[in-house]
This record gives sequence, structure tokens and C-alpha cells, in this order.
Amino acid sequence: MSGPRWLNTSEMRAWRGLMGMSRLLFEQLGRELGKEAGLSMADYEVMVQLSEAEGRRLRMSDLAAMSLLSKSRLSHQVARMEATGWVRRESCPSDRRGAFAVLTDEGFAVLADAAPGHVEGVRHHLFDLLDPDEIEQLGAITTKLYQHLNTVVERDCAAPKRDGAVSEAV
Amino acid sequence: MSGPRWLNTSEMRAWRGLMGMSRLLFEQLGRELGKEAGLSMADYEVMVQLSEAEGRRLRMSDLAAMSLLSKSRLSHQVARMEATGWVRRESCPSDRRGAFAVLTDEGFAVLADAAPGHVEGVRHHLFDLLDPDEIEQLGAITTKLYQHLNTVVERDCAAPKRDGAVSEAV
DNA sequence: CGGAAATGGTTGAAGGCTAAATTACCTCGA
DNA sequence: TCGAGGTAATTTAGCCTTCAACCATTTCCG
Repeated sequence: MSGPRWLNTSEMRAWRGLMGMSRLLFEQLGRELGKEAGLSMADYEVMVQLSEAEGRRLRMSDLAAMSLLSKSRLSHQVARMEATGWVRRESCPSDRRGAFAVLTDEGFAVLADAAPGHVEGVRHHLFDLLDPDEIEQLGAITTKLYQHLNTVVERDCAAPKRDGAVSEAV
Repeated sequence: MSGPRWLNTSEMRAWRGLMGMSRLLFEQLGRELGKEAGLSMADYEVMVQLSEAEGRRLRMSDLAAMSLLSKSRLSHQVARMEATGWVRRESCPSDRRGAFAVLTDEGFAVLADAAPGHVEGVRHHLFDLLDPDEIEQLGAITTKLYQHLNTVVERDCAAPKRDGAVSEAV
């Protein structure tokens, strides 16, 4: 039994930095978005995905995957957004289990209004502080890690099912 | 009025990468911690801070600052941990408003049990995928951003008070 | 065909998080 | 010494998230 391989100084700096930085960054951006446009990061993310999609509509599953939300969470999220009028549900003709989430004109307008300020925030708290090299490095590192994690999460959350029932034994 | 400065390709890659990566990373580590040791990332973080402190105890405010939790959230958090027996509260003799959170022996044992697996997870999902240069870069970038954000958050959350009442006008 | 299993999506309950209000105490200055 | 204002921490209420159970439909396959 070899003891656990603890983090060295360089690793510890990266770990603490990453943890603190991402926590504060997303909290801060969320706060600003809430104050300036009255929406949450989840609202924003969902609307962005819809706005970029063909016909401003996506199947719930696809939208969930793109926004990195669980199906359940997306369902609640869309329910709230439907209540405020930013999104509408439509049933899918080809698969009667399915549902589309559609961005309404009102939703699009809200997004268009919020976007410039949000991008400014991202610049102000992130890119304005980094030089082009650092942005490249950050992109390379995070993309690589992201891809790895995607496969891990898929494996981990598909066997024990992210939602849905568990099939007992073989 | 110049239009908003949208993100260029490099920036967009870094932004999407950072967002996706950090979401998945912390979710995954949290899931593993929950499965393997029965505790949340917040539990873990709080216990680490306490375990490293003089006498395994910290004032609630200091603990909140170190763990990047709001006072309110920490109060709830510690209440739960007290109920499970991992932490105990002690009142502060020198300032009777104050309270210490103290890591119990049981809490320390739970942490000691959880730590090796958690560190393995951090290695497996993060450092094993990066070479030393990249770890250096990540550390440099995140530390710089973290420091900036700390000042921003302090400013933003101290004027409109993170808790407490607002003093009207001058 | 017909039934088992898988898929798409929703629901409800339980618990966590946030913001605002509250309690209790300390500090400073007139 | 008194009171105004600040600080430490908790509490309450409302919203959000998660987990597990559920319904409806489709697909797979003997």
C-alpha cells in the first residue's frame, strides 16, 4: 500500500485557483445577469441554445444535453420559463412521447436585451485579464478536460441511469 | 454606440471549455465523494479547512470566508454537520456574539477516510490529463482571475451587504 | 403479432441555497 | 453613560435542484 499521492505545490495552486475562480466567476456573472436582466444563468443558457437552433426549437433531450442539465431539471426549468412566457412547448408529431421547447418572440427579445451586458461581464471578469496566449492555453486545457469528463460522465450516468428506472440484474 | 464586442473563436472555445469543464468536474467529484464517502463537496471543503486550523476550530466568519460560502449558507451547513456529529459549535469567550465550529474526532476520521479517494479523483479527472507546463499555466491563469474576482465580489457584496441590513442614504 | 424492455418526458417530495429579517452583542463618540 | 450604528451569527420563507417513481409511447425480438 503506497500512501495517496498528495498534490504538490504546483498542483495545489492550480486546484485552489480553479476551484475558487470558477465558483466566484459563475456566481458573479449570475448575480450580474440577475440584476441587469432579471434572469438566471440557467435561463440564459437555455435561451442561447434555443436561439441558435433551427426554428428556435429543440427536443427536450437535446436541449438538456446541450445545456448540461438533467432531464428532470430541464423539465422544471422549462416549466418556469413557460410560465413567464419565454418558452413554449410543442408536441412532436413523429414521436408522440417527445416534446419541443420553442423560444418565443418575447423570450428572444429578453435574450437579445441581456446578451450584450452578459458578454461584457464575461470580458470584464475573464478575457480582459488574459493575453491571447493565455486564452489559447485556457482553451486548450479546458477543452481537453471537458472531453475527458464527457466520456466519464456518460459512462457513470448511463449505467446507473441519470433518470429512469433501473433494470434489475441481467 | 459600438455594438457589443462578441467573443472571437479562441475566446469562445475557452469560454465553452471552462464552463463545461468546471460544471462536469465538480459534479463528477461531488458524485464520487457522495458515493464513496457519503459526503458532499461542501462537507469536504468545510472539514478540510477545519482540519488544517489551529485546534481544528475556526470562527464561523473565518470559516465562511475560507470556504467561499455565505454566512447564511455556512450556518445551515454547520447545522447539518452538527446533526451528523462531524462538527460541534462552541461559543467564543472573548466575543459572546461569536461561535466556533470545531471538527470532532468523528468528523476528522470521516475526512481522513474520504481524502485519499478524493485526491485520486482530482488526479484522475484533472492532473493526470495535463503535463507539468499545462498545470503551471492553469495555476497562473486561475490564480490571477481568482484574485481579481475576490476584489470584485468583495466590492459587490459588501456595499449592498452580503447579509445584514442596508444603511439608508448617507 | 404480442409482450418485455427501452426511451422521452413529467411529477412530487425532500432537501439545499439565497436573500432578507432578526437577535444579540460590541464599539465608539458625544 | 447613553445611544447610534456596526458586527457575528442564526432564522425564516421561497425558490431551485435532485432523486426516485411514474406515465406514455416506441422498439426490439421471439
